[in-house]
Amino acid sequence: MYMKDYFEPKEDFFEKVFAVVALIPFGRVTTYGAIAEYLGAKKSARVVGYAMNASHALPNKIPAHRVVNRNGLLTGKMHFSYPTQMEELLQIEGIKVENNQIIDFKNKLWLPIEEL
DNA sequence: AATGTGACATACC
DNA sequence: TGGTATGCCACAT
Repeated sequence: MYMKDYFEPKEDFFEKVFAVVALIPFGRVTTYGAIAEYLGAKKSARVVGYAMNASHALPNKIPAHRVVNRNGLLTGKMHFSYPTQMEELLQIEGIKVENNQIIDFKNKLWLPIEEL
């Protein structure tokens, strides 16, 4: 390992985020903060959202709809091709949404830091 | 190189 | 309780 890596733990942070998101199981969801924490950058939750934004331009798409904020709120719905798409994708997976809020969020939550 | 930008999270009224 | 303020930092420009 180069010293550079030691002092600069980031390196393709987006790529790491994409990799984790790709592992979220069907019918489960996780949060921006959980992903950031798993990557050892607990304070970079915002950047995870920023990465999701960029994920739409990705050639190989990832399940960005399975990432919500820590309250189970669909804060990113505006960034899909149309506003209700995120909710629709979740409903397809058996996740109920009401007023942008995931029902039974606690039981749908999947934490990479615990399950990987 | 410097500055601006949030799909967040927390802390404090 | 809800609403504002504030710290945060990888990336874009």
